[in-house]
Amino acid sequence: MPELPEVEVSRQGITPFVLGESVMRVVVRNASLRWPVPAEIQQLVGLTITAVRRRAKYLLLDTDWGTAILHLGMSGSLRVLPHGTPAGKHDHVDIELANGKLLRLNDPRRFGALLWTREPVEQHPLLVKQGPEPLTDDFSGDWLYQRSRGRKVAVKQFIMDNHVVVGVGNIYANESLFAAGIHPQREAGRIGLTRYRKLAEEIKTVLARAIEQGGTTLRDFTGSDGKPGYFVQELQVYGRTEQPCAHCGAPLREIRMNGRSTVFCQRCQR
DNA sequence: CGAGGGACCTGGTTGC
DNA sequence: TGCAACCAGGTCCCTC
Repeated sequence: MPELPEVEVSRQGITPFVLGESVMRVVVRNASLRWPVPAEIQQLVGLTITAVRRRAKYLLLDTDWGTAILHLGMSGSLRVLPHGTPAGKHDHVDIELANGKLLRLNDPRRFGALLWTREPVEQHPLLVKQGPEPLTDDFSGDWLYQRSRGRKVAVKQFIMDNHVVVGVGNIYANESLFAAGIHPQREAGRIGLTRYRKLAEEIKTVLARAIEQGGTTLRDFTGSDGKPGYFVQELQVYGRTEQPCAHCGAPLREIRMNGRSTVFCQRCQR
């Protein structure tokens, strides 16, 4: 499910229920996620959650003793539910809180992760090499331009590389390239500064708008309150193969890049 | 170092 | 109706 907007929507959704609460119990029904959920996750018990942060597509639950690192993979989602709510299939972990709520991780494909670290979380191997956050001033067209010199990869793969910028997954890569009028197969190293400035702006705009709309629900993504995201109604290219381009009316084309479906307008994107 | 592809999983949809 | 093939929002890790 989740690209950056969906993770941010999840973060915002769980924060009121989780922030400042102490953990009563951690129930791990199935530890075999992308990496095994470590036994040390039980160190959460008795600790108070002092912050709920997001870095890239990782959610971070901070305490005074360590940080839980949560990733939703392709199919993960979080719900806030009352204690005692019966667990269904793929409900792998519950974090039970003192306020009578529990934070439940459901993840059919189990590409997600739940880890525990006592190091400063920014230094964790999974986070240390991540690129800038797209919605901050650390990320700009100048940065894209500079990082792309000499790179032969297609621009779509380039902006989906988490070392370049985090949080741009397949949907929003397609959308922001359309908005910027850039062909997804264009060589990253052959795009000029002006066009990269436009692309960076469109990435920011698309992601921010998707967060406002509660993310994109394609199949089963819901926020932590169970509501779907409405950005799907604003998608211009993703999932609209053969439908007319919103700008010129030509049918949108779909190709496969790196195994990912890529939709674009042959006329508007160069 | 960069590029490319396989690997990890389940479930829904499509097509014979 | 049954079953196989393919597809899906991510990203690590291995080769060349």
